[in-house]
Amino acid sequence: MDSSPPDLLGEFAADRLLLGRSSTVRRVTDVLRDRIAAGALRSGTRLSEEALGGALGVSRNTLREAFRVLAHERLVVHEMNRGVFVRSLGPADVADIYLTRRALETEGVRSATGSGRLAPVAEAVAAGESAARDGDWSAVADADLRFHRAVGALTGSERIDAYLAGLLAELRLAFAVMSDPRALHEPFLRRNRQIADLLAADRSRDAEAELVRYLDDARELIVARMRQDAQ
Amino acid sequence: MDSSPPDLLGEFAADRLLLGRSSTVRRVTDVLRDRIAAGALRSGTRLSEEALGGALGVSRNTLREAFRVLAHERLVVHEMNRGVFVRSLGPADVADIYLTRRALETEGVRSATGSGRLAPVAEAVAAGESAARDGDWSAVADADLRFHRAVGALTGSERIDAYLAGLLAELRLAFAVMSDPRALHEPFLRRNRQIADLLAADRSRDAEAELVRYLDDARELIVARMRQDAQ
DNA sequence: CTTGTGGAATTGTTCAACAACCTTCTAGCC
DNA sequence: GGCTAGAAGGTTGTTGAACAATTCCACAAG
Repeated sequence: MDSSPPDLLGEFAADRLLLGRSSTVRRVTDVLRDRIAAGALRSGTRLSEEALGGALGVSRNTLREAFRVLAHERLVVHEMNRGVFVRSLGPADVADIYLTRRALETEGVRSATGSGRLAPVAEAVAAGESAARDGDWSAVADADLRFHRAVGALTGSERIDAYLAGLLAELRLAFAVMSDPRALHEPFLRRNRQIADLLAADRSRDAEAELVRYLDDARELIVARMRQDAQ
Repeated sequence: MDSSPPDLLGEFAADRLLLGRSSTVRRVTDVLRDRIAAGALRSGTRLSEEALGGALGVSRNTLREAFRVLAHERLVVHEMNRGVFVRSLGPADVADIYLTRRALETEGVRSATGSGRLAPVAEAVAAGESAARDGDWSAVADADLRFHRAVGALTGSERIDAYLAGLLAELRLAFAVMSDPRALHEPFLRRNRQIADLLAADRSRDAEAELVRYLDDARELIVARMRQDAQ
């Protein structure tokens, strides 16, 4: 091993996390998180320990460990002696999420000046436009979330990225119960492009102002749609 | 019950969370979190399931549920097949925490204009100054964290408050292993006061600039002290 | 229509067991 | 001596069963 070039050793070290066998709890958590994000588990659904454990082929104790993680991620709600339920977002939650996104994403825009790390941002914008041409609105939604996560990642902060990923996962709870994804995502494709262009032109001040407007408008649209769908 | 004034019913509804009996997992999580914050469990300590479970009088399964929560809060590190360890913060972690604090706390300052919610901020400043007069540097540290959490709370966002609380809990991991708390906290008492005064004078622009300087300076001081203590 | 009451179902927690894994020590080899 | 392989012991990962406590639901009684 001593004769290997240091580059290769570094790559293997990076792979270590990937190939580390994962625990059952981890896999169960991932499966449930994906199912919730995909809308396969509707908001309010109760996740019975016995039924779910039987379906997934894991014990109640293992499942309960996974529930603790998902509850901390706010994707499920744990009610004492009653069980865990898929979270359902209210207008107040959506408003809170957008407020928090503003804090994190504007910090990303502010710290973008001069850094050559704009590639993921541009890539997400292009992916969204491409998906829109294909009429694949689910892919548009994915690209939109990827765009905003990339903006937050401009801070270079591991924690900001983790928080933002969690917030966007929560938002999927709201998207999952709403109809007409096109009306929800199409208007913002152009604005993502605009923000990306402003960043590329090193006009972070303008990009921040536009981002704030974007987030306020998106919040208004979603809250309005939620109140409308609620009837 | 129909004859009760609506005010009373509202108050009882608010009390509902308070009187809810707590689970064993919840109590264990709280105990461990407090012990870690107080420095009673040093960084790097392995938390043996059998030993800790025996000491606390809870089963391994219950303890493992608590571990999942603490790991998600980044207060412990869970290493597969090796156990959980009290987290130890490196300089990179501290830098990341301060970067994230900047995003959240400056948002608080920006949204403070005109709001009459400055009372908790002023209270924390006064508490810090009072504790400093008594030479109680542990209480000064408490008041300092309370001040910054109050600044974040100016956003009115539940999530920002939760994130900030988590970040400050993490920071205690670094404080716990450092000597001379006075040198660590005293220089910042005056600056907390200054920020609070700027907010009270509705000069949020200046308060934000000062807060950014504050956080950068604090980060530098702590990272320097960490490298120094590490030898 | 509200208030008890009983029973079924579910959660909260513990315990015991076993496989898988990590760490350490020992023995043997060059 | 220094290094490698392998055995031994201890710890974690996961399961299944058990029981108390609690919630939920239906139904009877006032």
